Amino acid sequence: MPRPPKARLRVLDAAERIVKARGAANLTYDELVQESGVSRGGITYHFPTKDDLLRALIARDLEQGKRQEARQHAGLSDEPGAELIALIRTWGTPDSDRKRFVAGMLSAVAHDPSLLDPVRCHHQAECAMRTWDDAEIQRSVLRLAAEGLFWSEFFGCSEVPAEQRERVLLRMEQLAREWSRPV
Amino acid sequence: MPRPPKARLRVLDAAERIVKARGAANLTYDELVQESGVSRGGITYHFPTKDDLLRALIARDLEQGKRQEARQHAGLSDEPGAELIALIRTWGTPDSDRKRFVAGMLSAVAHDPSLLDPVRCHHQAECAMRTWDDAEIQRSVLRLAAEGLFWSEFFGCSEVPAEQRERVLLRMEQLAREWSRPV
DNA sequence: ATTTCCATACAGAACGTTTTGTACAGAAAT
DNA sequence: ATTTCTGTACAAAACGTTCTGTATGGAAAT
Repeated sequence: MPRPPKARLRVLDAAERIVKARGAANLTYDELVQESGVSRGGITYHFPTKDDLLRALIARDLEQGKRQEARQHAGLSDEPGAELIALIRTWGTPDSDRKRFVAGMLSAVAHDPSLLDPVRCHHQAECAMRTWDDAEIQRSVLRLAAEGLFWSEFFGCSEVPAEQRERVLLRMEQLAREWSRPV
Repeated sequence: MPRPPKARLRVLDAAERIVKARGAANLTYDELVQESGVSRGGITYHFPTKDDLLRALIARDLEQGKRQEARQHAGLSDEPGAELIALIRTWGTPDSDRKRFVAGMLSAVAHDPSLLDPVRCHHQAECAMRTWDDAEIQRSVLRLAAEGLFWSEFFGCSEVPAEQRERVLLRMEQLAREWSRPV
């Protein structure tokens, strides 16, 4: 039995730090050696190509995203629309680790969209589970708005000025409750 | 008076084509030479650095975006929320040139966010003109949703399956009318 | 009117940097 | 003995920028 590879984890963690701080475009082997403390050879041993490293990064993020989702799901209140409100709050949080990671991976994803294939798979499975009645259609407008808020703020071209941000979020949460009320 | 430079336009047009087709990440001088028919020297004469070229591309897109906006504004119906509905339809159009350009510039913008400074300027001026009453807060939810739809579809991680897309758009337009009705 | 001069507009090659992938010899741990 | 990793070195390519050369059109000088 091979011993558990420590270096692999150190490399992944270092890569994630670099991506969050300076974006995947500036993720080079030299930086990675310095940040992780793992030698060039060690990095290549675990991740033969850079593509492998990026895919491993995304896979890990997807996994821990699913775990967090499950944990969050368990602690949700019974209030109608609680799940949707949690989503809104997630994207509405000004400065989360998750958002920094997504933003950092942007250049890599723009260069090679197939990196997102695993994410797409997980996402579609989730969407297919929903029953698309009129109420769900309405709720998906809020889902889209939450995602739109994230990107609009990321690009700094927000539709919403900073001082109105909170009002918009509150209104979205209120709508989420209204549109999730059982008939 | 300097004579009109032809090459500059050819370079810009070619760059825009490349960005739309394969993204700014694949916008290299070699490709640009081949696509524009202008030599490397000619390109660097008009655009000393690649940064200059990208900024010129964005500036031109912003200008013609403003023109199209003005043209569209003139032809809008008097129906309440007509402007907002036009915005929704713009981002909701499955395959527009404008959207391809924005998407193509993604990698460049991710690498250097300051590229968007002119866009930000124009955008903020527009937002500041709005009166942020409760109705406007609601409408901005729809603005965010329109943008969210675009990015969610671009990444292929859409919150909305293709067969429900139209229903969501219709509901958004309906909400735009409701929330724009004069009291 | 001819010549001189100079800025503009491009062509084309060359250069230097950066980065990735690969190889390999061996140490260290299990 | 096998897996895990270090350390170094190098090939190969990609890419942005710089450099030198050339053509042209018009202003200025004569």
